[in-house]
Amino acid sequence: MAGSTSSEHGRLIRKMETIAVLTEPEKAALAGLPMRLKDFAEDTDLVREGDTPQECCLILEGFICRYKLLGQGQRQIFSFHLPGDIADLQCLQLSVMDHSVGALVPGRCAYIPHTALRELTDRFPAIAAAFWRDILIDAAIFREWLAGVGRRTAHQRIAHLICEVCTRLKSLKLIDDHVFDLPVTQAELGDALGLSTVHVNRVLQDLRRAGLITSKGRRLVIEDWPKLQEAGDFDPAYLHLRAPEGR
Amino acid sequence: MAGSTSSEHGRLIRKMETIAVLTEPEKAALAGLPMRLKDFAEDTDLVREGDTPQECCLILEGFICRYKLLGQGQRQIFSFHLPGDIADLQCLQLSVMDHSVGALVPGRCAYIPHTALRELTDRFPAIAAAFWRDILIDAAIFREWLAGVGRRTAHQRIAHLICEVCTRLKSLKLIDDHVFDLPVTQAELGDALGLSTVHVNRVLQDLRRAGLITSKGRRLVIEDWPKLQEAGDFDPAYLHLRAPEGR
DNA sequence: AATCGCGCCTAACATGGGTTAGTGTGGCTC
DNA sequence: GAGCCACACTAACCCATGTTAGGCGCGATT
Repeated sequence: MAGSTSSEHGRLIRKMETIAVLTEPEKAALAGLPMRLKDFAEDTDLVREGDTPQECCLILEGFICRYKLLGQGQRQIFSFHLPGDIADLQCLQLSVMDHSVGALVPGRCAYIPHTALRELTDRFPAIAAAFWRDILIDAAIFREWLAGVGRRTAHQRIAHLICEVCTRLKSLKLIDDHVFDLPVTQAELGDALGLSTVHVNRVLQDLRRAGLITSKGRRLVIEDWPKLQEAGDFDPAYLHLRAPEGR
Repeated sequence: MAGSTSSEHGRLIRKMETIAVLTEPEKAALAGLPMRLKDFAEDTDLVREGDTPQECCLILEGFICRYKLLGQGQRQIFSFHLPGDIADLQCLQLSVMDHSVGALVPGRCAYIPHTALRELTDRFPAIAAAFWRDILIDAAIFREWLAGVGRRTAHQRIAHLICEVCTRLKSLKLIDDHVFDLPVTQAELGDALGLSTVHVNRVLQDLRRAGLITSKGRRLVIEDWPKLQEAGDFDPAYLHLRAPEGR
């Protein structure tokens, strides 16, 4: 076991390396984290508002969102998460979840006990700093979405989101071109962007007609990155990636 | 000097106590932080997008906001900050600011060197945890605003914001009833809530007509807290206050 | 191969909130 | 005390987006 790193732990390490430089002992410590693996189906809640979890949930495969249900049965999605993300890192400090974490497609995750994570952050300040950094980037993404929903048009918001997902996938080395799966229904896009399903549909068609994107099923192709970036007023600075992506 | 605590440091300690329990040595350490005081005028930027500050900015007096200017000259305000808040705590981990911090009214702040804060968090893990917690609460507020701008009506958003500010002021013991200053123009409210100035005005009048609030100048009185809370779909859970406020 | 359900798509209509273009007023400056 | 400026407020009009109500196609189930 020692010396080798499972693919599960590799996911986590690769993600951490997008936000911080890790030494070998730090990587080894991450690789030694205990994990309880779990497969999950579509539309499952991994963590629920009001819960006080004792484990954190590392995404290994799938596409995850954080969301909250509002008074009138509406839903707001706050963020999407990709493999390597720990979606509920915050509950290390805030015991009660103020929102839920849900799966949009079937996938796999690993539950890591808080105790193990606390021990890790106590022993390796650099890892604590990286987690802290991760949470701050999380917050930066919320701010960017807030700016979008508050002040950008529907066209800008959708273009922006597509740029963001593509940039993050590239930084995780899960893709290396402008082709990827966006396994999200138009209704879910609407819940993320504060739009109705109907309007999401209208706008997507506009973007296709304008030649900025194409899509077959959930597979999405960005045909004209510069124009899409411009249409979305997208500047990746807020993602605070170590190596500037884009192109 | 030893044994006494300046009112500047007191502000910070009182704020920290709303999010964590502090021991005497921890309080003493906070009270010993070096501070460079500065008065500022209305509409000043305390920190600007793109900056890489070497100090954090503790608010002592005034009303501060964090904001970003978008491509088309529009502005989105992300949060308001009250005395005791460190508005740019995040730059301890993310060196480049991805947004600005601006004063809405004249006030006073204290700049604290990053080095002193790092030393403090190294020596006192509980303080590091409290900072971490503060940042997470910050993010929780962003999420709540995102939910508002994305899915709530203008009336709900405005009522919600008024409830939030009042609740936070109470938790800081800056007020103890439902009367407070909201030193913010209607245009600024609009920038925070994703609304036009005209519409903010319309809605405020509606709330007054409905007997939920009154206001003379910037002084605002919540006349009917339960109804306002309901109108705003306000649940203070997301503020993660140690002692549940509200009423 | 019929049925079901879900997600994409469309059309017609409704409306919340934006835009533009002001008026009114109180506090400040000179 | 005249002038100015910032801000609250108003009115008329407009449009981006929401709502309602479906149709269509495809994969899964039987």
